[in-house]
Amino acid sequence: MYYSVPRGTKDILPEEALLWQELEQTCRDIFRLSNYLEIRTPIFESTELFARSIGKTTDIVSKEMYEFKDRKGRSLTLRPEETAPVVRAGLEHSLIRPDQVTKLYYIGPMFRYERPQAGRQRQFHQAGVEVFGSADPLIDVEVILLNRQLFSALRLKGLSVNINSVGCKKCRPEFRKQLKDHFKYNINKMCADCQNRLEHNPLRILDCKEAKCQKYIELAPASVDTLCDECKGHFGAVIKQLDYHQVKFVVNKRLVRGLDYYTKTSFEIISSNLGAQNAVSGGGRYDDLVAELGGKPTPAVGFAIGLERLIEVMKKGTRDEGRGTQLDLFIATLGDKARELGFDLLIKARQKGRSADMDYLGKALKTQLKLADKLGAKQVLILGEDELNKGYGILKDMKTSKQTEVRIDSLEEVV
RNA sequence: GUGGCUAUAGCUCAAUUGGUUAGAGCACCAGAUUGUGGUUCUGGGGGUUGUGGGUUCGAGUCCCAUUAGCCACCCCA
Repeated sequence: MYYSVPRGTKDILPEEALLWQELEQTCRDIFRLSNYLEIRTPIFESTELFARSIGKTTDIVSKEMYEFKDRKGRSLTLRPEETAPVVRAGLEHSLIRPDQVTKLYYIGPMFRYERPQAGRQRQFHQAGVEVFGSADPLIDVEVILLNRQLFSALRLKGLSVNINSVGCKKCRPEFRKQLKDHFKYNINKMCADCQNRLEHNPLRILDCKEAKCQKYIELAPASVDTLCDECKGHFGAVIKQLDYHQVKFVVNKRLVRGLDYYTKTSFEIISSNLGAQNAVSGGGRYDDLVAELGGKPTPAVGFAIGLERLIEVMKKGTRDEGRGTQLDLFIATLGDKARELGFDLLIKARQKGRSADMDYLGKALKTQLKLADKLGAKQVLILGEDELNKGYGILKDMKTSKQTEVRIDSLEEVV
C-alpha cells in the first residue's frame, strides 16, 4: 500500500457506484418533474463570495474552508456549499430576475475541512435545488414536498421533518435582543462557545447541546413568538399546507442553521437510521442573499441533500434490495480463430446495444462459463474449434441451461 | 480543534504470562471433468502485522511518536 486517499475522502467502488447512479438519476428525474433545470458551476470560487454569503463568523467560513491562493495571488476556495455559487452564476448570466420564478438544481461535490466521522467527510456530495423570485409560502412547501417525493421514489423510511421560522430582517433584531437579554444574566455559567455566541450570533446558542446550557435554553424565548406579522403569516401558511398535504413534521423552536443567510422558513430532514450526523437534507428561505450579493432584492428558497448520508440510509436495508451487475451476453471461445470470430460478434452485439463481454485471458471453457455466471450473463455463445469446423456455434441460455446450435452465417443475428 | 477506542492476507477475524516457520473462514487461482456455470472435494498463490523509533537474548504482543479509521463533542449534508 503506497498511497491512500486523502483524509476525509473516499473512493466510490463499482458496487456502490451503482447505488450512486440510481440515486443521482432519481434526483434528476424528480427535480425535472417539478420543472427544475440543472446548473453546473466551478468547483472553486472566490473566497469572498462564501465569506459574504455564509457569514464570516460561521464555523464554515472561519475554520472549515479549503482556501488557497492561485499563482496571481487570488484567494480561491473549494466550494463548501452550492447556494452562493448558484446565486453568483444566476446573477452573472441574468438567470435570476425579481419578476419571474427561476428554478435550478445541482448535483456535485462540496468541501469542508472538518474532522471526519461517520456521515461527515471533507469531500462530500450534495444534490439541491434553489428557487428564485417568489415569496409565496407555497414555494417553501413545494421544496419540502420535493424532498418527500424523492425519498419516496427511493423507497426510504425513518425520515422526519423539523421546521422552524427564524424571522426576517425586520423581526430578527428584536428576537436577538430578547435572546441577549435572556442569557446575559447567566452567560458566565454557560459554555465557552455560548459566551462567544452571545455577542456575534446569539441565535446559535439555541442549538447548543452542552448540558449546563440546557436549562437556560429551555426558558429562552422562541423565534416563532417574536415573528412580525408577515413572518407569522408566512409560517402559518407553510404549516397549514404541510398539514393539508399530510407531511409529518415537528416545529423545532431550537432549529437554527449554521449559515447566516436564512430567513423565515428553515428546515431539516432527519434520519433515524444514522448516527450523530443524522441530517440528510437541510434548507430554507434566504430572501436577502441575492441582494447581498449584488442583485436586486429577490426572495429565494432552497435545500441541499447530503448524498453520502442518503446512500447510507439506502444501504441500511430500509428499502428493497437492488440488483447486482447484469450482462446480456458472454462469448466463450476456444482457439485463436474462434477468439477472433467471437471478438467480432462481441463488437456487433455491443453496437446493437446489448451489454456483452468475453474472456481475454485464454482460460479453460469451464472457467469462462464460471466467469459468465459470476457476471450474471443471460446467454453464453460458445465457439469452439469443433463447432467452427462443423459450421455452427452454440447459444446457451444460462437460466434454463438449454443449448441451441446456430449456423455460423446466422450468428450475427442472434448476438 | 477536544476526548475515547482501534489498525494482522482482497474481506471478517485468530495467534497462551513477550518465544521458533503469523493461522482460519470467505474471496481469488487451478485440478478432479485433457470442451460446459451455480453444489461438492483437493491443492495453490498471497503478509515488511499501518508507518518510524525504543525496551528485550527474542516484539503481532510492551513503550513512545506518527498516519489513518471508528465513536462522541463541535458543526453540518
